[in-house]
Amino acid sequence: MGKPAQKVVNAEKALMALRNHSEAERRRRERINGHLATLRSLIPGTNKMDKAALLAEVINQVKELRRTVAEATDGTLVPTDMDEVKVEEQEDLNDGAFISIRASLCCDFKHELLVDLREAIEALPLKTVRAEIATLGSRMVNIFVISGCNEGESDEGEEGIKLVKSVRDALRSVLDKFYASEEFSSRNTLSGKRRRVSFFSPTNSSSLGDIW
Amino acid sequence: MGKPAQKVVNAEKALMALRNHSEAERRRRERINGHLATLRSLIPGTNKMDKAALLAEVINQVKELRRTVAEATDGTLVPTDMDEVKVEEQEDLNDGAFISIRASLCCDFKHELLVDLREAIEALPLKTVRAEIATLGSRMVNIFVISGCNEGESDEGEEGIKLVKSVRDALRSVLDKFYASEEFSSRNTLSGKRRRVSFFSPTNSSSLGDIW
DNA sequence: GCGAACACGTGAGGC
DNA sequence: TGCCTCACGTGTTCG
Repeated sequence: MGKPAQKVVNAEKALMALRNHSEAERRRRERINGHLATLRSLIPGTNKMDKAALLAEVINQVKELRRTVAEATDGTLVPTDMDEVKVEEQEDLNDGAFISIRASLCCDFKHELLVDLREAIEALPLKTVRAEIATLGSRMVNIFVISGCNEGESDEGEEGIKLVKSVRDALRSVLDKFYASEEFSSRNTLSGKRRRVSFFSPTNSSSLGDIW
Repeated sequence: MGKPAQKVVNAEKALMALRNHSEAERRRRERINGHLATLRSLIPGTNKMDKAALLAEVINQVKELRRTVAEATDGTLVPTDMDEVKVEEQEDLNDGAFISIRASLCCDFKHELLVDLREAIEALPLKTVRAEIATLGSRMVNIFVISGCNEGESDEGEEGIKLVKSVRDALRSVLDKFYASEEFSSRNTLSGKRRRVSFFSPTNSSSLGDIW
């Protein structure tokens, strides 16, 4: 151990550290309580509730709002709580020469994911005929209708099946990359209830141009 | 002060009190953290956020859901954030003999308030022709169409005006009673933004029978 | 070793 | 008085 003077310096440092600590903790509390205050102001009737009751009310609000949205948007394009990749070949009106594929991806709404998704779609040797995106809370669902000319390498739907598969793989790899970066936080195992949803109906969701 | 033995007893009591205290505090923490956990499970993508970030996300969710609801329910009956009593005489198709009144009450959704409201309406010397209630979050809006025969005591719309006034007073007293019991928690002074709402349009809101 | 985030126990104040 | 909620400072752990 050092000289007495050194001891004093050490003691001062220790005190400073303690001060920093308690101040940081104070700031942390302020952040949290600030958010709680915001929630209070956001939800009427919670003015004189304690923290626990407030949070309970918040939970109710979120659930209730989701129910309301689910009812109100019934019959429109709405993302569900479950991740999903769906790719299927479209019934094609004019036979043979072109194939058309409808692909949908439902997942968390993240900007990076959107970027990756666009890249993946553009990398495909196909033309995007229609693209639609709808978000709800932190979730999103993307629908693509993409088509390409059937180059007749093989008869029947052989070519179509291969394309469907490649599109599906592309979407899945986008999703997988995202979850790899997110450490895959056990979404699919829990998340009990699913919402009824009708995918293929006229929508009032935002156009792609607004977001991309 | 008492004998030494008494001192020991007091010390034991104090220790017990302290124990109780810390245990109660522990339970309180558990309640709060439990609610935070359910919020985490409710909102995807918040798994590895700290408390403050989680709450921030919750706030966003609530705002976002409300926006969504506001868009989706456009043109339907939706309660606003502002308390309101509106009573007006209806244009009456068949002249004279009957008067028809449309009354609406927008306020917090409370069961007791609903009971009082029904009593108030039933106490009126009028017949309820139509009643409709819509809730959103913790808010509700009630619409009544009530009518009575014009007993011809005075000419012109004199009678109608008196009836409108009595209905308005009835609704207001219901609201006042409620806020008196709630200590009037400064709702009307703040609550900045109002939502656009169209009151008089076809609705898909729940029928009265479901709640009354 | 620091900064950040958390749980903990304790003192203060409100019915 | 006893019970409850809250804010505070502290000990601890993790990156």
